[in-house]
Amino acid sequence: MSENNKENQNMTAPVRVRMPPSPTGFMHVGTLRMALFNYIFAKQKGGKTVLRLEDTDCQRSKKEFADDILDGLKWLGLSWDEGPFYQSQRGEIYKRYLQKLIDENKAYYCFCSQEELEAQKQYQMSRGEAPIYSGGCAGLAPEEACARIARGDKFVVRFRTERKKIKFNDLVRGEIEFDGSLIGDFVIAKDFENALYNFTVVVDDFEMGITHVIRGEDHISNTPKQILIQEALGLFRPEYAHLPIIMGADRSKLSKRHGAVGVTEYRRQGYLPEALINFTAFLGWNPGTEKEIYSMPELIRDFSFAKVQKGGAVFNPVRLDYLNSCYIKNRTPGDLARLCLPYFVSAGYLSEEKSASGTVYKNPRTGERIEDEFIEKIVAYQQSRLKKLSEIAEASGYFFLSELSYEKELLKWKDASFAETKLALDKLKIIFGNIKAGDWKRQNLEEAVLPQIADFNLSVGKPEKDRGYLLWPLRVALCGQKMSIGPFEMADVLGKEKTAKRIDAAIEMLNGSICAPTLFNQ
RNA sequence: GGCCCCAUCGUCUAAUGGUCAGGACGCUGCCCUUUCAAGGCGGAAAUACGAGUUCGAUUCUCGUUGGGGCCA
Repeated sequence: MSENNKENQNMTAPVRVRMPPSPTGFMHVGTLRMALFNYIFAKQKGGKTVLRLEDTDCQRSKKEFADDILDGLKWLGLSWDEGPFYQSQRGEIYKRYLQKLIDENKAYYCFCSQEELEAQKQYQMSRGEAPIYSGGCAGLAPEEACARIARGDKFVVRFRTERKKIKFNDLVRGEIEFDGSLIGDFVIAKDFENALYNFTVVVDDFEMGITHVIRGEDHISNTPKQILIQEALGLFRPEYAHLPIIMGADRSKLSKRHGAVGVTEYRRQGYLPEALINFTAFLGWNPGTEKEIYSMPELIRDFSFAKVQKGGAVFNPVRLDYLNSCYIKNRTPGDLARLCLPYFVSAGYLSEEKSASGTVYKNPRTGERIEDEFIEKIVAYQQSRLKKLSEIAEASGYFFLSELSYEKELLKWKDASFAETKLALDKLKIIFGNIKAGDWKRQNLEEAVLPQIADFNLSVGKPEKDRGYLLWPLRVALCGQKMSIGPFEMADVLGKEKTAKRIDAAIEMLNGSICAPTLFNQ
């Protein structure tokens, strides 16, 4: 069959791509990006995705990792049409193809020891040559090899590499050429039961009808080997697209030592799947326009290999934070509240009680039941401040405390004295007291308080327009800290009763300081 | 060591022979403002280097340097 026929066959075949993670660790962003680009391309072409767990390394592969990867893909919405297939269960298939190569003398048994091989490699490298196998087993008669195997000698299977130029087209980089004579006869199986990576990939890609191999740049040097095996087996050559790798801040391939790279870890910290997808898609791809916020359907619509970057991209977590905050702002408060609940629970601000009618949330400090609307309000007011969901609990803890603890000094705005601060709180107490519980809404509170500021300020001899003399003590009285959402927002969340209680507590604190201010204050 | 890939602000990138080299994150100034955010308006910040091709190179070619990947 000619090259042209092979090409044509692939052109007309419906697109089928593979997602081939190795379950040798928890799902990381590299796996995410690989799966994402495959998914996007398949969806754009109306094709299918096949999930294949490459777990032939039984030492390092664990079910725990495989489950983590499956969970991660589902959470991200990167669904697959077929699989998951496990390479560890496909030994018989590999064996069949392996036998074929041996029968046709395209692969052979090698009995060289590790020491011999190592010595050979050192020698070649010292002479500036490519470290390739040049041992004697290539010429071993099949009968002799079989006899040695029968005798129990340890062996590997080597592929008989043709000494020719191997060219292939890459959808991202164009034509790439390798010299087969520099590759040497590489190992394709450790024994009959354990076929190696380059071999299993070729067999599986063919068996699964893969038309497009979309993977990381780190596989470019594997490609000629795989093509050679394909040719020896008489299989079709898929299209190749090698994506730039994702790097850490030190510009080396992103890995565990660069810190948090696990998808589950990001999920736990409160990153949204759409943020992670948007961010990862733009690591090595962009639409060529100034649009940077991209949903999955838009990615599927606009993706093209022509716009894929060739150089590797540094994973910049600060930018991920930014995108995440954008997507947090995009969600409805109800949606966000649901996602935030676990963070309140794990911070100890909420307790969860499952019952037949659903989950009930309570404040473990007071025992009172917490309604959805309460959380929703908090979340709505915090929405513009969150970079990730995990920040919600720490930023809102004061709503769940029955008593606040803070220095009374904090209640004072600028040059205000304790006495003036107390006057401010007294004033607020009166204003709030006149608002009916039914009218206790942020806007009403604001409308009741703001017009009074000028009068109050003038009465204590402060600049008319400085809202802080009245509002700062309110803020601190309600949350006990410097940074928070707006005081009217807090009052809204807390409700009339608790707001009054907190103001009273602040006034109480101040009372102690006002009796003899000049004597004891510095 | 051999082979392969790559190279625009700190980072992600746009500009495929003619642009004041554009955008975003981050940084920063101002505005808004009761704090912190958010938001609005500005600013600093890049074509690795050297040859060539060309009237003209970020863009094409070659070399150098640098980075990365694969091979055990």
